[in-house]
Amino acid sequence: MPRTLITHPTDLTGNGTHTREYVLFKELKADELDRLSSLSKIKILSEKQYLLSQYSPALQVFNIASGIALIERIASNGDRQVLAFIFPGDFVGLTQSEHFEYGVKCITEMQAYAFKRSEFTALTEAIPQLKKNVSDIGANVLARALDQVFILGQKKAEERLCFLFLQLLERLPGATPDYIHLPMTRQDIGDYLGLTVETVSRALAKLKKEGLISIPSPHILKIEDLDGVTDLGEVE
Amino acid sequence: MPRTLITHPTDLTGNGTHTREYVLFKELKADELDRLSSLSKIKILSEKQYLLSQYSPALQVFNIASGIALIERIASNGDRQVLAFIFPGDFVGLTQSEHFEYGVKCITEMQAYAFKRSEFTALTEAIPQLKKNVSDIGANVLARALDQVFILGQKKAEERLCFLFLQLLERLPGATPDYIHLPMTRQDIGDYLGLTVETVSRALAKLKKEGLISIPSPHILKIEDLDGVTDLGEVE
DNA sequence: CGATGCTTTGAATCTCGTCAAGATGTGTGG
DNA sequence: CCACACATCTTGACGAGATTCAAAGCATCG
Repeated sequence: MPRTLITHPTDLTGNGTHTREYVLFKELKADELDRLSSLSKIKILSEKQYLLSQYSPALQVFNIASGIALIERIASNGDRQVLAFIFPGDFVGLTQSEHFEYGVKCITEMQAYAFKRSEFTALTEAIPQLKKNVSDIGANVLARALDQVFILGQKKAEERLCFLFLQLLERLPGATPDYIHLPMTRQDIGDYLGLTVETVSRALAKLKKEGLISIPSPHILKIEDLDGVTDLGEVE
Repeated sequence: MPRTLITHPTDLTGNGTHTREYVLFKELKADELDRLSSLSKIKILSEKQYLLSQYSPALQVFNIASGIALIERIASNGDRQVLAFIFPGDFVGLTQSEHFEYGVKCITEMQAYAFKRSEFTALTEAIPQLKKNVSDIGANVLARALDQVFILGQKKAEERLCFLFLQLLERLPGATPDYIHLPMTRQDIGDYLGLTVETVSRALAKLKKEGLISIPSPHILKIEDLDGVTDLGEVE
């Protein structure tokens, strides 16, 4: 059982510049953090492993300590939609249903704090601030899902990519316009943005040709024209 | 001030077959309903009016008593995404932010109960069951948004239409496979499914030709092959 | 019954997907 | 450290699906 919980993702990354408003631990007092801590078990996973599996019983909830993952839904015909990328500090697994309707797959090695769902829910009742945080996180998740609906419904390939870049800038620890390490594959990106790998690759090439970005190596991205990228990718 | 609140949409439609699990009033006691009722003001709107406007201050929340509406988000360039259709019994307007990020536009004439957001939130704290209902509704809204992400990311025009048909069957009061009255325009459908009006029209024609549906008049839909429609439109 | 708005259909164009090949990276064992 | 194998990424040619622009058919409502 861990003695201390990491209370802020910046503690992990050493990056103090990111503002993370939707965090499980927000404004909790020391004793409340202790109670949370005492209920958590750390879980360590390597890349490509599943933190939780679609259709498995929803018995646990998780708070990501380190690493990057994605949330995916796979249909019976094999169609795969990536619903979100998740980052340190994110909270996943809370659902009203008995089983998870999605899987969470690690993109990198990962450390996460696991809570028994029942215990976590009980604690949520005992600590109003925690309950509020969970509800804020839920609202934030919804807001991002609606953004995704918007770009999938309205935008073209290049615009969708720019949308992703902006999200990464905001949420990926350590990301700056000069250097974004893309931990996910082109396939992951495609499945997130509703595109094929080939289209992702071509759209990247086009953005590069237009001088908006450069790609020193396949998983390193530099934004050359942030205003241009923002124009294409922003949701309103 | 209204004396009684309608406690279930079936009270309105006279249709007792629809199961509405995510309803604001669920399992509230008589005195709790009274308190809710005493805070509500009925609001009557005609078609094309806005129950609430994008970017306006989020001072009220609403429970739909009768009528049909849609939730839309309009970008500065005029792109419009319909985020959802809403029906009697639905609850809209609760957000964490100061302003609404979306508008709610009536498709038909509408009656809705309006609550001051502050008063509603206070009541939510006083009545745990009400708070639970609100949170269940939120979870349901998220689940539907994720379905929409999946559809927009993975499916073709005809499949998207079938997805809509199934949703209408489930949620539109009075809808049966033999007779679905489509209250929205082709434009609304297109903006919901990420398609143009023309594509909607053509996809409908194709589904008709394939014998899956028939369209006796532009706003009346009959599902001829429910299994076929289900195969195309279901989310997993 | 005529006017207006909505819906359908047609033709050209464009974007994206599919299939296929080649290039680049990554990881492994020698 | 190199060589090889496998996975990932890129690029090309082609085709399918969706959009655009334009015009014609239908509803609906005064």
